[in-house]
Amino acid sequence: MFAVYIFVIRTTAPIIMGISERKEREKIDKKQLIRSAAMKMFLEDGYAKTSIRNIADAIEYSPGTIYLYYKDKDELLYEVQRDAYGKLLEEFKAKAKHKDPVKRLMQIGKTYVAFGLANPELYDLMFIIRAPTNVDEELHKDNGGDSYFYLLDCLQECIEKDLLKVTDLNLCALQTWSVAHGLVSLNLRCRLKMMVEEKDMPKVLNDAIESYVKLLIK
Amino acid sequence: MFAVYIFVIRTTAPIIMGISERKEREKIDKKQLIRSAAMKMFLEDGYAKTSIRNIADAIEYSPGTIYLYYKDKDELLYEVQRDAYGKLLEEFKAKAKHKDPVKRLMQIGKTYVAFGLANPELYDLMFIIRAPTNVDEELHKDNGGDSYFYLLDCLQECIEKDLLKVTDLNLCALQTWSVAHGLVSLNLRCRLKMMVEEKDMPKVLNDAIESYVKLLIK
DNA sequence: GTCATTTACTGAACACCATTCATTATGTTT
DNA sequence: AAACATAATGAATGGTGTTCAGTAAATGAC
Repeated sequence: MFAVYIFVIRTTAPIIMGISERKEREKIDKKQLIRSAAMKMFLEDGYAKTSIRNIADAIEYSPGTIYLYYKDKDELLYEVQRDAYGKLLEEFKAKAKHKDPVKRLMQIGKTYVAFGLANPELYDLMFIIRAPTNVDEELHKDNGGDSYFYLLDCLQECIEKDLLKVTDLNLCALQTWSVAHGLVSLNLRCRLKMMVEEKDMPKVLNDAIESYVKLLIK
Repeated sequence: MFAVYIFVIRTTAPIIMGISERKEREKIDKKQLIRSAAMKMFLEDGYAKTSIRNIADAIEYSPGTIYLYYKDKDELLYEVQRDAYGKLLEEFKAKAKHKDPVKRLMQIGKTYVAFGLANPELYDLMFIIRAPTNVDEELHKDNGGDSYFYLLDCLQECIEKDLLKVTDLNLCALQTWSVAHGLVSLNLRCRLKMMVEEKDMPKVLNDAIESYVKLLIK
């Protein structure tokens, strides 16, 4: 009985597996197709103005098909967000790699703010937009953690070498992220228009984060 | 000709003015009725989930009526926001009135963060939500300025008395607001769940803003 | 090679939404 | 009392997210 079972697997498995593997790949491809079309349209027109129908039209499938790959519009957003978090981490790895942790901290801050200014719609998607359906959203717990750990590592090194005026790692990370996020998100919501002219925005925000990091270091 | 004109005004004016004044008052009353119903429902169910129909139902008018008083859902949001900004200023006036400008600055920061924690939906309405229709929104230019000036006044006094490590008033105000807004808005978007437990949130955020103000002072 | 089964997809249907506008009802003026 | 102005209606328009019975194609078993 056992031997027969093995026999069956050995003869049919290669054919079955080859096809099911291809199908698996095609499924992933289609998920990516949907996700990249969605990302493109979210960035161009904003999340709210992008409908499932629009996305379906763009990839030339029916609306129903999207629901075969994503539970709802929210889940699609979350997976698009995950892609976006990767981009920020890439940016950090590319532009914040100074050996001196304090200088790296400064680079991280400036890179973050510049990223938010350069990709407003993307930033919105990542940190500001709330999916209407699931108000609870436990999902963000691990999402985007990698880029946060990049900051955390840097700060830890700073603190270990006793270069900062703050010694509590978590408090320091929270505070630093808050300054950067605050600057970017207040700008994105046009709350700085009353104080800063549009053309001066990059310089002003850059100065603000620079000033903050300088406050932080001994 | 001129005299006759005056005569006409003098006889008819009182009657006309009395009625039109009452009508004016009724109009304002109805606007307020709509606005306060909208505010209540925005806070209870969130902006996105509150429909014009729901609001109309709640005040027992037809949906069309709301459009006689507000151009669209966005305009209603803006006017509700204006009401909300007033609340924050009230909070400042009540809880941040220490004579010592540095201590007052600390009070302002803590009050702001506590306000955001205590009124998450209201805070959302004021600073985070974007009205879907008008992406441009020049409107925020003067909206909510009063509470910002409260901070600005305090910082100016601090700087004049040379109590801070930063001397640029606008930069300092921007930075301070950003820390506070960053803390509140990251929390509201569940981005701190990975680092801080829900029950510790008030203390952690309070510590973070306190630590920041301490960095700022000489 | 044929037939049953699984799989992928469709698109109409459902229950909402914001907004508009011809129509009706009410109050005011002459 | 008739003419007018104002306030309110609610059905209609054109959208939305989501579901699901039905279809067509690919696959597996014989």
